[in-house]
Amino acid sequence: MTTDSDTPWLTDQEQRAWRTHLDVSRLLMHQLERDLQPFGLTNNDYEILVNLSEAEDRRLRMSDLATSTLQSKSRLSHQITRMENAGLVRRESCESDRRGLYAVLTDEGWDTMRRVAPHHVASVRKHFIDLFTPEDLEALRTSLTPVAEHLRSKRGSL
Amino acid sequence: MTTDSDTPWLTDQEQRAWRTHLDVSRLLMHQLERDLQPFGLTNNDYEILVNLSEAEDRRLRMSDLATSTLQSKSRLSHQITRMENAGLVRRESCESDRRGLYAVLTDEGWDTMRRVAPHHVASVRKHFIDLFTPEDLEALRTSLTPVAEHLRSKRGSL
DNA sequence: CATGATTAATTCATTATTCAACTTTCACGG
DNA sequence: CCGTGAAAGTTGAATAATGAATTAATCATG
Repeated sequence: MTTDSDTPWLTDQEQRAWRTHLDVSRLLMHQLERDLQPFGLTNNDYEILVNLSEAEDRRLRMSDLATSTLQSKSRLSHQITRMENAGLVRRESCESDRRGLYAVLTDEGWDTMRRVAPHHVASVRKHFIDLFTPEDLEALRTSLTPVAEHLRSKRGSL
Repeated sequence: MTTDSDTPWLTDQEQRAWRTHLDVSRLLMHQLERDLQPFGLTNNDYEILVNLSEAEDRRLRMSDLATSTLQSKSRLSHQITRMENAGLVRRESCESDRRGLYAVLTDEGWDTMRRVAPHHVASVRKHFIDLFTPEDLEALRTSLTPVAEHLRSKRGSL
């Protein structure tokens, strides 16, 4: 690590920006979770459903799903087990690589997705998207993109 | 809830902004957690330390601490128990309201804070602050502030 | 000044996450 | 081919988070 003497403290502006970002992240996740609760889904459940429903044949390899949802393999494995028990997803083995498994969206999972998605979108709009002007949203995306890239490049095995 | 027919789907721009925000939140928290790990602290630990070290007499009521860290009372209670076992914090009873308790920073907690803070600040700079121009950071803060307010106003008891 | 409602905080049970250890399969250099 | 190392995934134990129920003190008011 660097020695501390050459690290400037955060200015007031910086502190406020940082705190605000933190607060928004956390409050937003909480709110989305609340809004999903009536449908018996968590944010994590929902994200899995999104990824699978957008995928070819509504199926993805466990590894790929772990990567795209930014979860550890272990966590994903448990998560899929729970969703399997809930009937939303099933595991199917992979012919081309016998180590591998697919997570596949069941019909019930697909139906759930179609039913819940509009409400979730409404929630995202209400608590995030619609609170920006289109220009601000675009500016947000533009300035956040390099941060995402930076972080993706640094992330280890999770 | 609103019926679904009147909720417009997210545009491409919106989707990208939204996904980017999500990714940054998660990746960032992960990275900060990693950077804190060598010092034996979690993000949660650190935030408690910050709040206490900035407070009058380095102490706060459990409720206030829960509010300012956006955690449930239950979760905070567990968190403080762990930190108490780690010697960073202690509980002290409150004279003016005998239901109440203070969480108080111990000397060890204070020392830990002084030792770790520069590294954490460096980490926040490296992975977030310094990746924006000052103008972008200010724009970020400005556009995120109403979102934070909106969400704070809606949050229930956690 | 009694009592019903509220607030502060914890506890207990359930569920989720983490981390390391493990199994199976694949890839490929000798 | 054979063996060694890496990759895909799971498992299990330990730790953390959640939510409902609980205890205890305070507040408000008739």
